[in-house]
Amino acid sequence: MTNKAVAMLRARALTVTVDLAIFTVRQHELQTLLVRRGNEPFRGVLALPGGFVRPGEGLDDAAVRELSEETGVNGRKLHLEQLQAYGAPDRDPRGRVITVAYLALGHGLPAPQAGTDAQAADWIPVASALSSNVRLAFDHEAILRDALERARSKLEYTTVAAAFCPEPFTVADLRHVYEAVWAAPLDPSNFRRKVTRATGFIVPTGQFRTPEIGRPAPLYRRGNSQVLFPPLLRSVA
Amino acid sequence: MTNKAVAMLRARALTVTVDLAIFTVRQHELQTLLVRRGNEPFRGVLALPGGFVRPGEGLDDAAVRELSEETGVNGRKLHLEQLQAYGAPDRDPRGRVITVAYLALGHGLPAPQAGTDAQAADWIPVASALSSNVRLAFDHEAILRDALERARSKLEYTTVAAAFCPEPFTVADLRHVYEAVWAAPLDPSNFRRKVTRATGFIVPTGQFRTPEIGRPAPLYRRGNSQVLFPPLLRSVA
DNA sequence: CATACTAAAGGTCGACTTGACTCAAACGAT
DNA sequence: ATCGTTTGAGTCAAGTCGACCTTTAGTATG
Repeated sequence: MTNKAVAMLRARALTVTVDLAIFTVRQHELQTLLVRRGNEPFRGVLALPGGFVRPGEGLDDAAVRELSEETGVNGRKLHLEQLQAYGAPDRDPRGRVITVAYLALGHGLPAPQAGTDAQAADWIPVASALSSNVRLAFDHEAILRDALERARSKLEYTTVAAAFCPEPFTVADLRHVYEAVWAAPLDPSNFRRKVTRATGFIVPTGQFRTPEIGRPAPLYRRGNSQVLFPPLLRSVA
Repeated sequence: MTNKAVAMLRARALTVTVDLAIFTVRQHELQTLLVRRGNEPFRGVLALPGGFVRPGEGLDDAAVRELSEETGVNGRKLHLEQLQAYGAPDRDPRGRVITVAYLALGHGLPAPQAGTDAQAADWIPVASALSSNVRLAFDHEAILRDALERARSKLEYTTVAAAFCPEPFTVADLRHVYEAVWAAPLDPSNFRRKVTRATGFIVPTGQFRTPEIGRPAPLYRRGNSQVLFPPLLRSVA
């Protein structure tokens, strides 16, 4: 398949790939999965996981497949949405390659397995990946920036943040997600007031979780609402 | 170019097109530009304007070019943004065609010119185009729905609505845009309060426009702000 | 057993925003 | 001068916001 794809590239035909910005929250920090490329171009450089769209394969299907191949996670069990297409003519030195970028949000994602095209893959803090001393292959830095901004704004007016939390979860778990993605602390009391007021965001299970220290926290499950009203706006600071 | 593209299609190679959902406000109504297809497939059926991405041509460049070809409007003078890619394997009966959809917002767009691939093109109310008794080619109805929803939500938290208004414009002009896109009436007084309070949305020119009847209205220009804070949320009704 | 510590949950407060509404101001037409 | 129409300013109650404080419920420690 790789040989055939490269042959198509060499023939100057137009090819389409999918690339994934996979986000998860670990240790109160937003992390993304990056692979170190094993082949030219950009051999040894960090890149978003991805690959060629196969003939007869839908874009979403290709994203699910790549997600499964790179992380071993069933892509239909976490939030996956298309970001947009990137198609600058010179974005890939091999020829004309248009990529469709996807945004994936998950929780407890396992340590990744090295794929066929990747020497190694690992979780890396998003702040590090976007810092000036890390270079990403192709236009993946721009894609990652767009994905981060999309994720941040999605948290404002949708309930996707719950996709980061393994069920059942506490209000504090949910708040840690917002704090990690927005990279800003939130007032625990005000946060709970807004989250519990919004209908269909979280529903109580009746169960409690007793932490090592502190008062036990009620456990919640995801509600059936996709949109969040009123929205949880980021502070203007 | 069309011959070459069709040849590529016949060879079962993967091709990429751009399709445009172009919105404008005419007679207090949101309208979109649709073409009646002159070629198979879907000959005689309404479709979004669009065409093949040329070799070495960027996606945005292709969208600008198609916009210019179909409407005669310089695409760089109005708001144009990518919606997303659509790539279901069976979305085009000719073979594997992935399309990148764009959303264009403009004002005073001229009567369109029939392109090479289109018998005729005309402005059609969006409500009619999405009604059950109008069928669109390919998956263009889904694309149009997504574009409408994108436009509606963009009005909430960005200042793109001003892109619909020829400069200079009045607050009422701007309000008519919101009313047309959201298909809901707005309170004139409350609308002006929010619009003038948001910094960088509109700036007064000092000029006035005297209508046929009623009090003269101050004229405004677009401000330099892209985001709208606080956002102008749609009512939950 | 009492106390300290921690986190959850709930309440208070002023400042601000919202939608619904009223009323004055500024024009043309009659 | 009066009317109709549109703009624009203001009012008011209800709600939301961030900031802050207090109470509650658990563990750990003396």
